[in-house]
Amino acid sequence: MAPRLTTSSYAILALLAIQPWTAYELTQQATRSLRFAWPKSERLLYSEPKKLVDHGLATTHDKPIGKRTRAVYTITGEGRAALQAWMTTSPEPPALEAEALLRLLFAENGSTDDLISALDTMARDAAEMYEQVATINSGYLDGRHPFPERTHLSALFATFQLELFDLMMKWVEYAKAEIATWPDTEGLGMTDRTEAILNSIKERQSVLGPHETP
Amino acid sequence: MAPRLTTSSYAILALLAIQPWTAYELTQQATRSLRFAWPKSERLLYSEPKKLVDHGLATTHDKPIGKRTRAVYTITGEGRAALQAWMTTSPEPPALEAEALLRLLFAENGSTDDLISALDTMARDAAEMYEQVATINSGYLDGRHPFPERTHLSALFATFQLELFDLMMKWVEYAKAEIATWPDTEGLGMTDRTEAILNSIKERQSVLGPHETP
DNA sequence: TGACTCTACTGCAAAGTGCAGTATAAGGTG
DNA sequence: CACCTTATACTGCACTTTGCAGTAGAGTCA
Repeated sequence: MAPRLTTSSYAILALLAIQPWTAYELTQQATRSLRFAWPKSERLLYSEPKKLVDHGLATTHDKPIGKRTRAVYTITGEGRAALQAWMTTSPEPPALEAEALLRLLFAENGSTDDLISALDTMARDAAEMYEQVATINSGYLDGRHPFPERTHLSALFATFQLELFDLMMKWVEYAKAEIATWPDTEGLGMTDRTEAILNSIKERQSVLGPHETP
Repeated sequence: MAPRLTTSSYAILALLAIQPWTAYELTQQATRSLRFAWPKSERLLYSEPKKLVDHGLATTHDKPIGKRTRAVYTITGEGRAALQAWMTTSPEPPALEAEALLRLLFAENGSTDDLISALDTMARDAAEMYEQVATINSGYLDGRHPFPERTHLSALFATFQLELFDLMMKWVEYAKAEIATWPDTEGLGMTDRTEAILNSIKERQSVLGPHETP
């Protein structure tokens, strides 16, 4: 029996709905475009198209490249139907995995310098991801989108990614300013500032304050 | 040979650094406090403390509860040393998994209603998580923190969580307003609004505009 | 033309998840 | 107070996913 279809299977199926690809092209495309919405290992991405074939949602034909032959995957009618059906189902809640935040929660076991460098790493990662997304999307203005008819989707998605990375960078700045007032990482408990933070939470006010739009 | 220590192992080890717990208490505590920084299955959380014992980072002693006996895990000196060493290492980049964003990227395979309801689900999930975090943290003002000396860490972490959930809700509103101008999900490409979005990305301006702080 | 390096994968062990199953404990009912 | 139900506290197992090492052809250059 073929392994069951997962969300990752539908992600690959949706790529096949755009055009036929080889397994390698699929992994490249998935890594580039899905990295920030559905991050999966290259290894998995290679296996998924085979599973789609087992389920009859895609077919392969061999295309000769040089001396060897490469499998090109094409979506079937059944595949398109399965994809449309999936689009009507309800998505799982978003989940964030952030090791730097773990370091904050357990900061008492290290120095303030350890904590600050963990947060700096997170901010640098966010800045790098911001640059990548901003650069690629700016290119779309010069017609560099591989599928121009899909630009409206990519651009709207990009707004989320950039707001998220921006939030991470701004929050790290805020957190570092707060931590700078700590004599140490442990045993502070309810400081005046902590009380102020908790009050702003109770009043549902943003601690980062208003965005400036430059 | 004992399986190697993962980031999840250190997360559990850090909980043991607070106080000794039974495996069940550890899973409860980890699910509650780590859910939004390091989301892991209950099943894994049950296995980790055993691994810590295999590595000599924790010990167990049996505590009789009713007619049965329950293992209480305690961190060792080696465990504290390992934890401190881990605190100095560099955290992995943050990763967000959001199925609703997948639906946006591949929205062409469904109706605008499908897309909007996927985004609504995401906003509802974010609102729910916001409520949970806000409620728990407001309680800390009335001395409801189980480890009062750790309040400064929980509160700072909470600011990130709330800003994140707030961003998700605000962005969904923005995205829905944009999608409302689409006649359909597919083939729109570079609309005037898409061009405006891409220009604001190029200029590095927030599309959500300034936060209001109520 | 052999020696590298890059592209394009596959196999495998180990990490992590989901779910069904189980045994004790606790709480209510006639 | 025996009986039934529900909640607590797990474990086993099959399956999913990851990381990494290995490999075979393709391009590149002295």
